[in-house]
Amino acid sequence: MGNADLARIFNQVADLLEIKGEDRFRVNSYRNVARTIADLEEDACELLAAGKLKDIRGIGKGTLEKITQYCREGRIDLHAELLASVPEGLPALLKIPGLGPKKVQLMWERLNVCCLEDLKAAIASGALAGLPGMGAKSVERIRAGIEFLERGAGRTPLGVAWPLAQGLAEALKAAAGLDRVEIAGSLRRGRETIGDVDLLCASDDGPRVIEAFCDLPQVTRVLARGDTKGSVLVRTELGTELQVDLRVVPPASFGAALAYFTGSKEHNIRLRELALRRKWRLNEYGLFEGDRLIAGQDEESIYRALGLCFIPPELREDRGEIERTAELAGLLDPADIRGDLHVHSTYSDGANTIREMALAARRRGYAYIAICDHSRSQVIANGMPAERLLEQIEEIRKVNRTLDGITILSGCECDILSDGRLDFPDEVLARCDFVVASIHSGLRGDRATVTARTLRAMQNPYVTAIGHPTGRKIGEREAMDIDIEEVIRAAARTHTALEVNASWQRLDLKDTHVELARAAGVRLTINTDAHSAEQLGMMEYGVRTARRGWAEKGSVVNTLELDDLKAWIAVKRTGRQQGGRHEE
DNA sequence: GCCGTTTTCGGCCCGACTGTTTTCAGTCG
Repeated sequence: MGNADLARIFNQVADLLEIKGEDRFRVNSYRNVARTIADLEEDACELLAAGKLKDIRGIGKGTLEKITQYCREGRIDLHAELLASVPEGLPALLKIPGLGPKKVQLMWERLNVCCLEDLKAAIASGALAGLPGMGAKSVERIRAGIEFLERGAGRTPLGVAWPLAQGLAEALKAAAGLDRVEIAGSLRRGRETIGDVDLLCASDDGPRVIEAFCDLPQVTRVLARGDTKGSVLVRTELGTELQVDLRVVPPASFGAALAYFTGSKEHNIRLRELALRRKWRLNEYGLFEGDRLIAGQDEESIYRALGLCFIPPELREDRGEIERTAELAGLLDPADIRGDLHVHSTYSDGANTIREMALAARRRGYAYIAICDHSRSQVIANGMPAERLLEQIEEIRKVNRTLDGITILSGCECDILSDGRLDFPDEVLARCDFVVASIHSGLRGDRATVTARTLRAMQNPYVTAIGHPTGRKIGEREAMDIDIEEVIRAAARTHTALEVNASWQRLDLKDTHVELARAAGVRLTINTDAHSAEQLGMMEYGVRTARRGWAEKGSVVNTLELDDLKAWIAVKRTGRQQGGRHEE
């Protein structure tokens, strides 16, 4: 039950209708419904009960009836009928590159292919090659597609794909003598994982650029090679394969192409609709009135011509950005970050000393850094007993005296114990400038337990922030079953910041939770949780995640200058002294 | 199925590449 389940059902309806050869606009409409429901912040059935669901764009009369049935009976007739008329394993075949609804339908009708195993058998027996429109190359492409999927080539984390794409862009620039190669697609939008990499460059000699691209040493296989478009596979540091597409466009069209290939697809459709209303046409070559180019050299000119201000790539998800452009002015900028408030040193499991971390932070232009090493319970991470934390505070004081241009704050990452108590006593926490409280154990506890643990920790006056609040590790483990809305309300009440952990394995809070927190007036702290000086560079992933959640400079505490940051931290501590008004 | 400043019907985003097609359909992004 719930939005995720409902979205899954509508997606499956779309898949099944597509295989049955239904009108593609009707199919699209169901996909749109699925996406809209998956993005909802509130439970669809609660919205329905409150009469608010019908006002949401993309949800019409028919869908409303289906959702009503779902909320009442837990099922949808259309979905059940479709499942009964089409083999269950068929929609999964659509995931295979090179296979679309038409071919899947053909295989089902002519060869009774109902699942992946049937398809493999049909390839092996040569039956597949006997179908009309199915030559040797098509069969080989499908076979390779199955292999690709089975190698586990799923989505690639942002922090793996971004440096890889930058490396490719630089290599292509050098190999083809180009001034500009841009990363587009979901990678430019800063999504936490990406399916493939899209690169874009401007040149009047497409074939030559595509040739240079396909010949890059990183390329392990060429999938397609045209005059303006090439598609290759490269190997990632995780050992997986990643598809990289390159498009070459004329310089006059560069902005239009960048917008087009940055997406999202849904955002682009909204832009095209705006163009159509003015009887214009928008494609990857520009914005046109008849044959006359109105805009296209840069993205800004296109947004301006459509009556919009520039929408940053991170927000191009059709989650209201077209209508909410007035809110864009205060959006957090990477340059706003003044420090990193959660990094580790050799006092626990970090690779670099306090001094080395501070110097690296200074090189990044920061004004401050908070050393937050693990507390005693994190034995596996060389967690510190209280005495060692006090020694560390002394050392930080000494190092601070020897350094100009950066201030080191004494912090700790204090474990939240199983009952919500903290791993250091209050009198020790009081000696710290900044306290991140995190859950590292019992992550599979039930919703009530993990939520209560977090809430209890927030009530402590010395807890400045909650670290990685949901505990997820992307592609590795699910988030805790925690009531994030309750955590957000408590954070607002107790003057506690919530962390956006910038490590690409975490990115937690995630974008939609950032938006909830911002709306509730909760302050965020974007920290790298760096375990080495090099990892301070992960800050950009956290900033982009926060931007995807509409975070403004004013809602992020580590954009404050040091004195203002100290004053902000003091509010919670002194509030308690003045009568415990933060106590529950 | 959804939607409306060309409105309650008739549209719905648009182009590149591939393969098997002899003029285009299917797939993809």
